[in-house]
Amino acid sequence: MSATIRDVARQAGVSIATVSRVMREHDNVSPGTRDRVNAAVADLSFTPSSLGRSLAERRHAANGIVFPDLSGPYYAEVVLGYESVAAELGRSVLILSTHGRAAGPAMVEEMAGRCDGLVIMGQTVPDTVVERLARRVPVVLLARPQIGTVDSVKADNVDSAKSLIEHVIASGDRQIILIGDPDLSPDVAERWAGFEKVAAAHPEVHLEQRHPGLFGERAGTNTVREAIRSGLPDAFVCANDEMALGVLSELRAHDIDVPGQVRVTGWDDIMAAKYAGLTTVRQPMRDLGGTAARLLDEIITGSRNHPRHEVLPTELVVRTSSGLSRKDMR
Amino acid sequence: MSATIRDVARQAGVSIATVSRVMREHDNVSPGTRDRVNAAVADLSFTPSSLGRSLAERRHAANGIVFPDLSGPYYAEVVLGYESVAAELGRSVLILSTHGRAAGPAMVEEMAGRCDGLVIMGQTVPDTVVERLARRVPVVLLARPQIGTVDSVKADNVDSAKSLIEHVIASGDRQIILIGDPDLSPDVAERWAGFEKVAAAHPEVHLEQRHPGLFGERAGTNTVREAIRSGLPDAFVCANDEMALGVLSELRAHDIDVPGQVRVTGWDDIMAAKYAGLTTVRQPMRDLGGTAARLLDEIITGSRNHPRHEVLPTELVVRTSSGLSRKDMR
DNA sequence: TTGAAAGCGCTAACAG
DNA sequence: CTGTTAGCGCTTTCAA
Repeated sequence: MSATIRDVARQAGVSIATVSRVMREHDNVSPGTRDRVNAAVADLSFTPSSLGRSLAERRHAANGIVFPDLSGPYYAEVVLGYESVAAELGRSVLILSTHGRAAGPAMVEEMAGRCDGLVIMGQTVPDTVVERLARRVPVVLLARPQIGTVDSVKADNVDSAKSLIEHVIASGDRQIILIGDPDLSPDVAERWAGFEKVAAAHPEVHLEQRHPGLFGERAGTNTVREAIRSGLPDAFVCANDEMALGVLSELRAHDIDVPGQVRVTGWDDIMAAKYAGLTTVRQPMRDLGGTAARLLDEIITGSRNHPRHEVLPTELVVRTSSGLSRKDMR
Repeated sequence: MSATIRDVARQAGVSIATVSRVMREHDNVSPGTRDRVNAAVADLSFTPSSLGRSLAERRHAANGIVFPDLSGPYYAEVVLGYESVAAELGRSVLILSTHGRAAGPAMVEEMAGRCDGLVIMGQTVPDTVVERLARRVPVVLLARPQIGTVDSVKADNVDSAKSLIEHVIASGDRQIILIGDPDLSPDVAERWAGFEKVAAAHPEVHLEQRHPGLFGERAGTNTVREAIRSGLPDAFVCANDEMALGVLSELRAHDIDVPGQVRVTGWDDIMAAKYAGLTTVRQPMRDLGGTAARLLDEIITGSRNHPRHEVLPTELVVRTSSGLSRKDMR
């Protein structure tokens, strides 16, 4: 067992209150006493128990982030952006992936008890749970629509959705398949809405939604297989890059030329997008996490008391050639 | 302030011990009492303080993972694999990126005080710090050479390094540039050693190391620029996929054909590798994290007391065509 | 400048 | 089956 404040006090011949003062760097301690305490601290290699300290101070000096699933670069980047800023602000970082588990809400509640505030990402828990949590601790919503006056951060979906679909339409595409499930992601719902709005002004354009129920490469490959039977569209517009990559890879497997026969777009601009020559919308993933961390800190420290809702800009990235090879897509 | 165990006890007309029993699901509580307590719990929406509980139980029910830097898919995948298993084992997960900060060791020590054990990845802190930490709490080393009897998990580097270099040599390459800094990563050091061993049996082959000092795409592009001046090799063998992608992209920018004029290989098999047609070595990134989580849990729960050192297999992935487009590599 | 003492919220003997 | 009580390790008045 490691040394406690009492061991140090005994060895230095002072009271625990004095040891506490020295550890907290209160200046009302005489230099001589301070030195003796520090010597004892070093000798016993004493580290204050964060548990004891937190209990007495009634704060954790930690905060958490909850995200739905861990697969794919998008969540990873966001979480890492969050960690980076939170660590800078001197707070430990707890992470939790609900992963569609039924126990998700319970796990989040548990986590809420371990930190001074938390960031809730996307569709991890129902609104009712968010509301309950927000009553207990400061909460920031990330990539999720506003709930009451809870702070939120998100990337712009609508403007870029419009730019993207306008680009696709301007390229001459009329039959367009949208791949992605709006029910599983508020971001996707907004993007689809942006598309529909633009399409409404183009009667010759037809958008058709496909909801594969997942967001990985497989969602793309599956959809292409179906489309090959029912008839290829002019373009596959995907809710994220991974699906788009799946689409590309399946099209290649069938010797269908991109963008000659059909166009493909993604969303996020993950690293692979560049190498696949994928047209997409760049999201500031790191910044999303970092901004959430900062907003949360502001609430926790009380440096701000009116709610904020940040919308970070996105950018259409048009790439003209596909870099996919048709072989060796294992 | 939220309700405490005393509030519940008062409202239910019982002692705090009884409330504790109900919460812990001890069965020596009469049904009637249990119901009254549960009613009070619900009424006050009482959640036991994890702090109080941890202090009394002398355990955190949390463990941590430390990694060097967050950039790139490799660390992200490992961390996520770790989270997944740790959560399954009912432990909260703390993450910390030392990020080359001078305060790194102090931050890790701080974190050690918040959890029941931790995983230390790669070159995050010096050996002396690891030894001190290991004396305080259970530790598992991840992708880092053994230190004393501390548990460790790593991917096989040597065997795959041999397969890879043999593949390159068999393809006819003689002048080979290795890109990556062995001092910054134990994994890289092992891979380079594996290469050298094989090369020793091939006097006609010449390996030349380049240490760019970082591990991102830029490391690759920079090295190619230098090599173009000093003379192109037959192959660039890179310590990870990101560097290799940087190499590919810079070669393309100079209209140098891959693999016609020069061959490029990576390591890790990140998602982009497939779409860039990159030959590489697949590492079980998720599994590395997951295995570390399991080993750590075994030590913490005391279900094992002799040290273990796991080496997970890797796999050479040969891809024959590059999918890189020469345009639009923004 | 220092110490005594009362918590922070909970668990776990030990008694009854 | 239930209550009393003594901690877990620290911070922080309040006195001295």
